[in-house]
Amino acid sequence: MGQSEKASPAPEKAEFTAAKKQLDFTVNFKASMLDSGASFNGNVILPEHPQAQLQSKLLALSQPKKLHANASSQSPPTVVAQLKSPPGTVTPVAPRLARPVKPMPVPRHKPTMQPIVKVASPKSRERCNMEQMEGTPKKKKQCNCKSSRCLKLYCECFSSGTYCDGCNCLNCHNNIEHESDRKDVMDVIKERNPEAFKPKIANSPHKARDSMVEGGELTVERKHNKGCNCKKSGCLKKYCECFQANILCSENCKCLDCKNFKGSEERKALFHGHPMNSMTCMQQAANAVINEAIGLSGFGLSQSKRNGNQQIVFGSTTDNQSNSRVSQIHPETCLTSGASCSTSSVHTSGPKSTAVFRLSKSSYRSPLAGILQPRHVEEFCSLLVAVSAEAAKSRSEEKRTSNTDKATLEKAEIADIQKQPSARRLPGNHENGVQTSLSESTTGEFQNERPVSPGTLALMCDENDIVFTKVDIPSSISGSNTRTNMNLHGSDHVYSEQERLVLTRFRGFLNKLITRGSIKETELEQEGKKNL
DNA sequence: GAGTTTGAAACT
DNA sequence: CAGTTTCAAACTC
Repeated sequence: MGQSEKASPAPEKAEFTAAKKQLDFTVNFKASMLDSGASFNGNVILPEHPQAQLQSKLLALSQPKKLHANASSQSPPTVVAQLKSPPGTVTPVAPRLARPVKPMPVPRHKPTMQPIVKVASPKSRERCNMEQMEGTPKKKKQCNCKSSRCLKLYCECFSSGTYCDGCNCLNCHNNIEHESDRKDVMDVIKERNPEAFKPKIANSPHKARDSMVEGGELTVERKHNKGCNCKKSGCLKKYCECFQANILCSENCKCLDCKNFKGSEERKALFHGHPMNSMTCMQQAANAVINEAIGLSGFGLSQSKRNGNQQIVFGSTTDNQSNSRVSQIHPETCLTSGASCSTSSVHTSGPKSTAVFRLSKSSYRSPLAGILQPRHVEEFCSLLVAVSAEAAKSRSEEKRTSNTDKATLEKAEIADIQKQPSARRLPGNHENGVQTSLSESTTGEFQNERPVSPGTLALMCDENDIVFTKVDIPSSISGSNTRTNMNLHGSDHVYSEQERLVLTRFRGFLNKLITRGSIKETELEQEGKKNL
């Protein structure tokens, strides 16, 4: 560490004056903004900024000479710090005019990385976290520099040409208060490397992200200007600047054992293995149970070569790059492809590519992929609700017609139950016919299935199966005494009737699902054999 | 949250 | 320019 900067650089001269000017303008600017009714983000100017406060304290400790300024100098910078702007080279707007519209830096921080040392403004942090949760971070990351005073390229803020704003850094000099100091250092660095403050990636990371979303294909044109130099990370960790920027390594890179190239299986596996959102996880779990039920070993399923068929191969048309982008995958996409969110290692980037239809341990694909769609679940739930309501209605009517012969009533009810599948078909289009058929409970089918797993048994509420069996077989219910539920009256009876119908339908649904899965499995196996 | 690993930047 | 050190972020436990 040469630390040319370590000895506090002399020229801090007109710093206070500048800061004061800045303050004046700041106040005016804010006022004018408010007057004009422009929406003024409360995050822009915070009454107190912990960092600025701490910085002031640190400065007071380390540079007592600067404290000659009157007491008011303590608070002005606090406000000024909120309006720090990046240098003109980065932001066309006059640096001191408004809050810097910082170029999107390479995202780095984990949301949880928040040293206790300093607390960023709650507002800004909240905003930042929110944005990160959405997977579309818009605010620049905050650095945590401790020793560099944020005046070295180690500091992300500094290297991106922006002032630190709401960062967690210590003894920060990358602010308007130390502008001259900062400028000197920048000059030195520029002298050494004129490109030092230019974006490392040709296009902005924002654009990069967008390009990721759009079909998941990376725009290979975007390159790291300097290229990475990774040795151990395989360029598949965020240590790698290329990976971090969601771009592929290029000829500019000098990395070893690079796996961040188009067609890299490791890269894809990494991408697909990324934890999904909860809904997808649930879907995967459900599929796992269902697959277990139909006796499939999802692993080892041969993959289809139907490259264009996204229903079959998740991301088949993509060359997904980063796990960090997974959150942007539409849940339905994952759902449609079944459990393949964690999966498909099929590479289909083109005939020239090193396309490999490889099965990895993470290469699991549900045979239900493409069959069970979110809307199916929705529709089925609606159906269950309808069935339940119908049951309740029936029981109410039954009560009213108390004169009716009990046995006759029950027969009618059973008839009604049996009619329901055809009478209340699932709404909407059912291209694959799953919904309609799913609503038809067929016990025979179920009996023909292979043994089910404990998980599936649980899912199917097997302990209630005795009741179902009795209900499902019309002959067994013609006698009113065989159905204990039917002997009940009042709300209990209604509830049990509702439950019975709902569970019956649900069982039918699962049975159909199992059948569909079996069929699909066979299809996939056959296709896989062909491909091999 | 502390400690380790990593790779860029800085330095020699 | 290559090797080493420093640094901050990413990562692991």
